[in-house]
Amino acid sequence: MGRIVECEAYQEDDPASHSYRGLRERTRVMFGPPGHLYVYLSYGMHWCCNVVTGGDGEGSAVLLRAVEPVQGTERMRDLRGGIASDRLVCAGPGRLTRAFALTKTHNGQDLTVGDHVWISEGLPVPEHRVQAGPRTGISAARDRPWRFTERGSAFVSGPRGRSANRAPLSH
DNA sequence: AGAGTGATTCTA
DNA sequence: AGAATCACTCTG
Repeated sequence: MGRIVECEAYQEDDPASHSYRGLRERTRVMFGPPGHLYVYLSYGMHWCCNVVTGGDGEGSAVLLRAVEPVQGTERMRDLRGGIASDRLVCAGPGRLTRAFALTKTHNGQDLTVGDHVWISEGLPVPEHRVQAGPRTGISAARDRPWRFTERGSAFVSGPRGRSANRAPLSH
């Protein structure tokens, strides 16, 4: 179990989105009802998972990019090849799927029924703790600031928790 | 900085 | 068909 500390938004009218070119076999789940997991293979090696957000027929989703481990950290470290650092266990979309043992078999999973994998409501995150910025690893639509991180979190992706994420102390 | 890896999509 | 493109990670 962990807290989601980094994510990115993708929608249909978005050149960077898998849904941009319409419904395909791969993006079938993304165009389905919200609250389901859309899992795809990245660079032939890494699984990445998204939460489908738009209504049925709408191709939008949120890519889960980093999680702060809360429970089962030991098990996650094992799944990550015995990595020592807690900070890096789930700091990246490919890393977090590996730590949670998520693969293509979880594609289409309903996250709202609490079966095997789910997302529950956490403590509220005040607006000033949410940092918006450009999305990572895309070439199109770089101007859309749709990457969201918890400001100051050490568990987000990027070198050393990403320098741009260091916390300002007030407002 | 480069390699690794394979599905998807583009180009002809 | 062949080529290019990737919502990435690890190593050196």
